[in-house]
Amino acid sequence: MPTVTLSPAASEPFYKPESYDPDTSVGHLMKTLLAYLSQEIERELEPSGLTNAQWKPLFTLALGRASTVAEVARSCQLDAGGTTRLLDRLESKGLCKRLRSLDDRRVVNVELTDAGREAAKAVPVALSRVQNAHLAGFSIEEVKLFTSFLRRMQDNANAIQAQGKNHVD
Amino acid sequence: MPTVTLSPAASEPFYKPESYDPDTSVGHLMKTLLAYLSQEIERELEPSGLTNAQWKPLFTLALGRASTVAEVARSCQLDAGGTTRLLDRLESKGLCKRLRSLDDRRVVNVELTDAGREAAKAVPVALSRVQNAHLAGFSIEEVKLFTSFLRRMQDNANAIQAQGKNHVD
DNA sequence: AATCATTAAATGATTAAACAATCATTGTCT
DNA sequence: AGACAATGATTGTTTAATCATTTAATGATT
Repeated sequence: MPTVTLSPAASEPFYKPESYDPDTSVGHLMKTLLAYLSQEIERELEPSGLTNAQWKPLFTLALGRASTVAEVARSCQLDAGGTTRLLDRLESKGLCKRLRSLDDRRVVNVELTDAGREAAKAVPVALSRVQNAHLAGFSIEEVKLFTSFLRRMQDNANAIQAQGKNHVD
Repeated sequence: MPTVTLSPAASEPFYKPESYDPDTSVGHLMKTLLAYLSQEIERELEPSGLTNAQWKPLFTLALGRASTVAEVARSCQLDAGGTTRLLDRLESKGLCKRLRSLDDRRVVNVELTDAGREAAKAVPVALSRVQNAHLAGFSIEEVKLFTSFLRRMQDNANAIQAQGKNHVD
């Protein structure tokens, strides 16, 4: 078969079932790496009382990118139910409070407390520090190249998703 | 403590707290990417009744890289307690069985059933297919370069870990 | 106005990861 | 042999993600 189709990995598949070793795959590498990253992030954020799952909702609220439960869920790509319970924990730590909206009484507005805003300040510091530390020895060009690889994989993922649900335009 | 230490990211930090945007960081990219990957893997493995958390223990058993609960835990980098419960679920699906060892009665040997061995066959096929699909458009050299970036970050992570617990040789 | 679909939030259930504590067994040391 | 540490497996608890269901409120349609 000669000609060039642009189907996924048509050229030459990188991984082959016969010789597949989970421990050397990019998936495995990313997974263990993310475990290390979240461990370190949690260590850095411990003084603020934030876990790795909590910093993003909190930071999103601090940036003003979300102000309701549904917006937090969307911008953090979380389940609505999970978001409710996550906000329960943030609220019980005194980092945020929820107020039923008067305009639309289905909506619950979420606001940071002073303590919440204080905790949010630590987030970008911790995230920058941890990720920079894990990129030690990388040139800026290498980080950019690395990032572009990740983006290309994301684009492929989106294409696969779109194709998966054989959408009828 | 004077001169040039090889501290992480001594040269020039890539991320800066003032301008930090979570959504563009390598951590975030890897996290969402992994979510896509595991979603697709789970889709592919659905006929085998395996979840994304279950294929590795099962495949490790199939490869003979583990034959006891503790070995599964170690080779999958899992918590011992979590491993017990994960094997509970595999066993209730009829994919493995556990037998108290006679040599060392603390040990529980884990064996795959016929159904388990059958399910294991699907694993490398699914993992290769999904990862290759997400690497569509990558040349082999690019995948290798990408992998080397991940390995370098891993090495940094290990160094950070070792330094974190200020170990007394 | 009554009906219906949609949206927002919360709740319940399952799977999972991480941590501590427990218990039985084994190995070591004196 | 007896005390003690180490190991293997399990269980309990908390946090979390995902899915389904429920309830209330809103918007649109007839």
